[in-house]
Amino acid sequence: MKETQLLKGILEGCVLSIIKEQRIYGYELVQTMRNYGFTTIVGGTIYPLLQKLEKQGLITSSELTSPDGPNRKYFFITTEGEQQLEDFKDQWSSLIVKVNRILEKNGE
Amino acid sequence: MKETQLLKGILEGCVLSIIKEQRIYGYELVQTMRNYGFTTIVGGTIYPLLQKLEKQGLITSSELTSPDGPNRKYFFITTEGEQQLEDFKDQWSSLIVKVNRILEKNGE
DNA sequence: TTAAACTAGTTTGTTTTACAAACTAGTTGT
DNA sequence: ACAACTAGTTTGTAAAACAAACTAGTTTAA
Repeated sequence: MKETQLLKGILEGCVLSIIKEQRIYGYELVQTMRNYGFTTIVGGTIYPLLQKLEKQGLITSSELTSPDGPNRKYFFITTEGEQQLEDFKDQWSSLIVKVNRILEKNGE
Repeated sequence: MKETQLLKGILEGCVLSIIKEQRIYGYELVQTMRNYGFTTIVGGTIYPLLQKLEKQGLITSSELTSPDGPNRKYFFITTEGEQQLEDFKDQWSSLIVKVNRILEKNGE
């Protein structure tokens, strides 16, 4: 991911991190993101993002039946995805430093 | 600014903060952003952003002659712009908390 | 003196993000 | 049978950020 795309693509890193940490399907991921404070996140944002990540080979999926409704598509992170996540974490840390350096001049 | 737009609009907050803290013109702002670590920022990103902010009434401008080249357009933050900057700072803090809460589950 | 390099800002077109909104379809409860 | 919930897809749109090309003034060096 290019450094500048990070400004837009923060959701991507969050999704990769959640998928790495737990076996999860799309609908549940939307609820999880909302619980983490992204209260306005909707399926129309997450599902296309999951499709993009899978196409890029950063995650894989397998469909399993649900006891409560239609089939669930579970996602799993790949080795490439884990590498991408590490890159994201580095760039996220460095973004915080840069932005805070700019903002701190103000708050004093 | 909507919470979700923050994911894209981080540059906007940085630009407002820099303009508040110093009398600056567009070309100089590009250099300043680069010095702060946004090394790939170019005029094609900053100038349209400045035009948008001025149209929204968050900054004003006045053109002054330069000793070194064409006229410079200096920018100044408005009261509305300062309010917007405070909003941005609040949302930026809360974004850091949310994203870090997601990522920290991973790093352990 | 003219051409390169630098300063300063604008404009056009493109890709990508994120979203709203509408949709299909299965299951549960009333 | 109908609403509410679960689960995922698709279409169209607005905005962000950028690349690239452009105009135009000034300075420096060949």
